[in-house]
Amino acid sequence: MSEKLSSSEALSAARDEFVTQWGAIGSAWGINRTMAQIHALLITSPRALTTDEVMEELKISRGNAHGNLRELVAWGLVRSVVRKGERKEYFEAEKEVWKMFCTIINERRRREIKPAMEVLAECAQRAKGARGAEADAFIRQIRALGDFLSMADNVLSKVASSRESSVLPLALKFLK
Amino acid sequence: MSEKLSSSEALSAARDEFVTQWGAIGSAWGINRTMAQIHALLITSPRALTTDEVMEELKISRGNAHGNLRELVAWGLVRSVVRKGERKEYFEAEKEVWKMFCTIINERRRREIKPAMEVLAECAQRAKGARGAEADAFIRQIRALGDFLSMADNVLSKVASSRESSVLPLALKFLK
DNA sequence: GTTATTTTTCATAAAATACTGAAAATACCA
DNA sequence: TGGTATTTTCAGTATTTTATGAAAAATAAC
Repeated sequence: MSEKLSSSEALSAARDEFVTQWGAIGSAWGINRTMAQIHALLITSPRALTTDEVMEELKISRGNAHGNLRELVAWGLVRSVVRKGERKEYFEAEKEVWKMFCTIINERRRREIKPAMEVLAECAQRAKGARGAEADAFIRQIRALGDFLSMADNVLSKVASSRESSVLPLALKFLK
Repeated sequence: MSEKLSSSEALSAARDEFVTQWGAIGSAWGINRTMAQIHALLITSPRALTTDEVMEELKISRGNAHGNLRELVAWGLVRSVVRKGERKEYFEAEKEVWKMFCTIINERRRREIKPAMEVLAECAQRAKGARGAEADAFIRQIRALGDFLSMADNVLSKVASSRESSVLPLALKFLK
């Protein structure tokens, strides 16, 4: 046992490690573990994979693989490709990190920030009818939250539509 | 029914709405619903509250209230205060939005970004033994992810330790 | 020390979420 | 039209997360 690993064994061990650990990290980030694993698998795969290959690699059911692949496609992190003359659907991930980042930012803006802003607007509206010091404080607090989110959303939208090369040097320079 | 609400009724209705909805938003953000509700309650409360008051307001059990209050304290979003001459523990939230934001950023850096960086470093290490084009691609991908996270962590740490007034105008100006 | 109040812990219950396996639907081909 | 490969759906099950409530521990007052 414990012979020195061959080069390709070392690679696939490292890759398995990455897939497993990325799944765990995903959980901590509030992302479905399996979805994170599939994503890890795809961004480190030299070629597009089929549902069956994903099932095989991760030892998961068809339904599970299918659903999570669809989710990844819905997020825009993975696209399905059809090879001419073949009927199987292949999946490949966007590998460029900055693009991945922008996609995630935009999806989270859409799914998380926007609804929160709507809720705050709604609450501010409702509170209009109230008078007094306590009501004023409440309204101010809600408004502060709303203004912050709106600002953050704005910044994120700008960042997510920039090229990496134009944002990072700037960020690092000015945040000395 | 459906008489016009008095001012204070309007306020507490708006506040209930906020607490409920903020809980829902929290879920979408991957945060325990009850924890988000308690937080919403505290940031809109004109005074510090006891565990029993939180239980009463949200109709939740002592264990639930207790655990989630502890979590909020662990996050640094809520602090417990003891009033002299009283033995009860009171809880109050940081209300200033920018401070809240910085606290959350730093906690997420610590809990989410750091571990991910460690995982990537570990994987990069392991992959060292592998040779060939595929191995090179893997190593490059892992490194790209690591570099990105490290950079993001850096930017966030700078942002989270700035004053609001010094960051926002800058961000908005340069991200035109 | 005894009692009263408040906090903490923990086993269990309930709810939410994710996964499986198999059937149904769809697309393609001869 | 029937046959085969592939994708999609979904009811049932398993797992994980969150909440409960009661009991134990800690703390303060007497």
